[in-house]
Amino acid sequence: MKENNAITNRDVDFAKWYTDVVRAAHLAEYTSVKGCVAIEPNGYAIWERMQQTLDKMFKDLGHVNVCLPLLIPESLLQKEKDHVKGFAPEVAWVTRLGNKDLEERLCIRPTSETMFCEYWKNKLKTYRDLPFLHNQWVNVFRNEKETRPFLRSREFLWQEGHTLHETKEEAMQETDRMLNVYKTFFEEYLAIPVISGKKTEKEKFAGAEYTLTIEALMHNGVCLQSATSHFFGNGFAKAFDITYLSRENKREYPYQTSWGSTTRMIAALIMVHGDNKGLVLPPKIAPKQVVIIPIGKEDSVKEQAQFLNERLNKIGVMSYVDDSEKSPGFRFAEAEVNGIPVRVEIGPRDLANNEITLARRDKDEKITVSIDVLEDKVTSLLEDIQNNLYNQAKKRMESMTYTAKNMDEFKEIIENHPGFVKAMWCGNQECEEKIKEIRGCKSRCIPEEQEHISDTCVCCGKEAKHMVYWGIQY
RNA sequence: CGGGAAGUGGCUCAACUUGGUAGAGCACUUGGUUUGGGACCAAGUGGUUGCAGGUUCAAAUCCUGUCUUCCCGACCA
Repeated sequence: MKENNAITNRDVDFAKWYTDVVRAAHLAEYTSVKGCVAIEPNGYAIWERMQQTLDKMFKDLGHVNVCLPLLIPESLLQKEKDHVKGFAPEVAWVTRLGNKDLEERLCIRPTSETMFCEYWKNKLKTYRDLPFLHNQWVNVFRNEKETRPFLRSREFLWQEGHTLHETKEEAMQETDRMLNVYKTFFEEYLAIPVISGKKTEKEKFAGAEYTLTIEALMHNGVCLQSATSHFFGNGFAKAFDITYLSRENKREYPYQTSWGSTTRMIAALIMVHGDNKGLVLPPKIAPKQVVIIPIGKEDSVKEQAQFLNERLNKIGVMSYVDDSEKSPGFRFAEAEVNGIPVRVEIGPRDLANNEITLARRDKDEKITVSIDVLEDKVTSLLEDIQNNLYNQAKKRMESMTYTAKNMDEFKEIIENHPGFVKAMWCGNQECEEKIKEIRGCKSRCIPEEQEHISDTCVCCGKEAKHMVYWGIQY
């Protein structure tokens, strides 16, 4: 077998394999600006599928889309002091417009809490206005030091939801329900199992009262913070002096949340499902679900391929015909590197028998079926692939989840076969710092469903407060 | 941002040590023959060596700076 765009073996060099897949599947190209990639049609199509799906989920819950400015004045960013402390080191500043130096510099948004606060301040009058359920699909910029396409870029695309509520309870519920939207999206559409829970004080979002997170496990045992949902209390409202008149005709501060997911989800797709042949896409998120490849140059075969395509399109399957001049082997390989879930092959031999050959991307399996059952077979195959990818990933995540009762066990796991480590924690930040010395291992989250692993903190041996998931993260 | 490595047609690399203004394979184009796992033959197109400066009669080659990429740390979605 000859390979043109050779992909490094995943088990030999995971990092190189990752960037090889990004390039070979034409998801993104580097540009001359550090940390800013050109997202190519294949990559952007995946992002659009993610957008369509999530956007519908948000709107079904009553959220509406808006678009706020890219530039934020320094004074606005500085109003909430934890927030500015968290973000100031990584923002880019505009200090000059045209040939005029600015009196006040403007930062390129790293996130938009502050802009939403300014926007809301004048808009909110009465409790009758609440809740505000806003979302925006935009790009943001953060000056990351080490950059990698999709995984960590300086400019990235995301959605940021920002909401404002009358009561604390309602805002907390919102924080919860949006995390569940992400969880559902990951498990049902991306076929990526996740763990969820609360971030520790040390790991929470700058300015938040608490942060909820979903965490996924990559094929190499490294964790990925995949989406977060924050509860702000009324800290920002106070800092920005956002008030409304309550039912009792009193001035009150509303309660706020925000939640976000980014193009990093594309990185998760690659690193959870991808293999040595390239990308593997779950059918529910694949922009192209089925490729039909006619073999030979007989017109009857080509016509049949077009007809099959029409039949699939008619039942809502996103299929296309690849009748380029390339050899069949080339077209098979290309469909594989691009992660197309199902491939339909049709040649003179098939046509003579009134048959087609079906190949699935997630397994090395080819079957030959009657042309008459095309719709049924493709539909069930897509469903089966979606389930198989999820189950496969779930099994892997479970097999890579360990428990540790003391630091020796903890070290042994992280150093030899990384994954999620469940361990008890006293709640003290010093222990988090100490654990971080083991290959940069951090707390991932405190899950809602607590298990009792031991009575004492894995690190200091004092009384344990929580069971925490730990791991090496991207 | 610290430590290390690397930048030569779209890709992988050669020429650099010992300066004399670039070469191969793949890709691409055209014609022909092919088509059930990355086809074959033939003829072509494409670079002045990441960028800027310096040394020199002469720089891909030596020197300085800078940008980008990769690896290891610190930071983060």
